Amino acid sequence: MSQQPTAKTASTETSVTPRATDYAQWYLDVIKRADLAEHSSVRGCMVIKPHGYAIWEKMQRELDDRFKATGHVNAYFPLFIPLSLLAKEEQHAAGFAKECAVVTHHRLKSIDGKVVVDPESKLEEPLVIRPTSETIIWDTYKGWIQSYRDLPLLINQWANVVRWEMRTRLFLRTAEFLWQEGHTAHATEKEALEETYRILDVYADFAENVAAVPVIKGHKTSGERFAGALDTLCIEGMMQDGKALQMGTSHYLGQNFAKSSDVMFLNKDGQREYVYATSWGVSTRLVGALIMTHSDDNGLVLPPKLAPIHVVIVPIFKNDAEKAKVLEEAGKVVAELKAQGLAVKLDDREGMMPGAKYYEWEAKGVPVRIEIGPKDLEKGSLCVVRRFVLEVPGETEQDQRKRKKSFVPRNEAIAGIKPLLDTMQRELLERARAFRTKRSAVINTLAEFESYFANKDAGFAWVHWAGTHEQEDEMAKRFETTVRCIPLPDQIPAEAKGTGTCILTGQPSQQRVIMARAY
RNA sequence: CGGGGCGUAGCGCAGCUUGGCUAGCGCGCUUGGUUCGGGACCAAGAGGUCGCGGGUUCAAAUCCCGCCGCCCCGACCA
Repeated sequence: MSQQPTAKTASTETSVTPRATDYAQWYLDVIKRADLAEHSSVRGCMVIKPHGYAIWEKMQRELDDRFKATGHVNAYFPLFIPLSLLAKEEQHAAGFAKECAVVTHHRLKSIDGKVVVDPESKLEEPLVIRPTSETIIWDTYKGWIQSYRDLPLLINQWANVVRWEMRTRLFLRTAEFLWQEGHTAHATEKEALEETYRILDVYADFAENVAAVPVIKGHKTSGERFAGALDTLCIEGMMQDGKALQMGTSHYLGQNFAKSSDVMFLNKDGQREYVYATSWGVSTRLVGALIMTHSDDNGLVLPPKLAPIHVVIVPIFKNDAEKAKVLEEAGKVVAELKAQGLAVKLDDREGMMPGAKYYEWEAKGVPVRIEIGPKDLEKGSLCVVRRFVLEVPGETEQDQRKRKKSFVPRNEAIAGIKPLLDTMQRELLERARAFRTKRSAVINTLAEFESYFANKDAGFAWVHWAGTHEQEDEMAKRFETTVRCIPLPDQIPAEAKGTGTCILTGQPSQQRVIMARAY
């Protein structure tokens, strides 16, 4: 689907830089044209605009329902973490030390008409703005857990966190971001491990069946593991440029935090034991994943299940008489679609050409557009236009545009919207899967590896790996690639199964891992 | 923190090299009219501490010094 850029320059209001020209610029253009977010005046922080936030709200709803269905409840913990608390778990503190915002004062003062920090108001103990909440939560759990009857404790919170990143990108990495973080306590290692995997499945289910983004479930290597965790599980997606994106993580924390916060419980045998913990999260980064998986050179493409608006209706008329009739019919169509539980928008703005409206709603990713004009009233039909169709090789832009559009008898059209949305939802996942398959390769030697990643069409390399942390760094330096994950056994395609030898060291390897460039 | 770039109307920019009329252009915005099945047109308008602070000069968006902010590339990361 390589659309021609219009004669107008990219990054004006009216066009998007084609992906083939500059993928990074395309990404920014899509966000701008779809009106999802913008840079704020605060370094590294973004403003999520209503349309972008609406997508996040849909994600929240879907995820929250799944968390509740697996027995979790929501709560809220403070934004501030006393420095001494953060420092309790050594590895954890070390992992986040370089990216913490710290509050040191609690008052401002006006001096010579200038507002400054009052030096008199220095805090006795600095407060760290949470980069994640393990420490404050485990400090709190200490008071909640006494016996095995208090377990498991299954709590989630929706919150913002701050990580003072050096380089930021809208949605993918910002200094402040929104996320959910689950923190659970269990009586046994087995239960905690089960929880870690259960949540991973929830994430994968959400990614594939709601966001229509195929993911691979796996373990992180020790180098990429969450600071303080014994094991980090993740879901990894592939973006349209072949790069990997970590879309969610689920950590098995063992007894690390229980020990550092001294959280013990009395088991059935009357013995005191440290509890076992998990934590897990997904963030607004998912919006970035959505953009980079489905969208095209016309702007945003959304899976219907996450589209804030399912159907936009554009009325067409030449004079007041036509306008009255068309709007009357449009009103009826809106009502009938809403009665089906669909989110419908009637775009009755005046003084705007219909074509301009089409482009705008396409850029915003609305899955279906219905055009209603005098001719439709005559024929008793509706013009139904899909946001995308699956590509046919060699097809011209004109032909594809025709294929997106159909004229359908009115009632049939209205009844057909839901099935159409289901079809589109399914097609997006299929298309993304096919893309990932095309851009994945089983690779056996370093030479092969090198030539694979020298190619622009590189993606996921399935390789045997038995290297150390340092050797991973070496691969990163040479090829800009990292081990994205050590896939779970059932995630490995047939052609990549089996044992072998490490592509770097030649040492025996039990299974293949995924190496790729990553965001 | 290192390298690069940029700050002029809501957005995108020109002007700066070589100081000089009232600081311009495109988009957007407002009003009126004609349009309306893939990005309309005409006319009339509104909108500016030229990032901030000093300095040089008769005169600074333009030259000099200092500061601030943002973006891009690298080291850190969801």
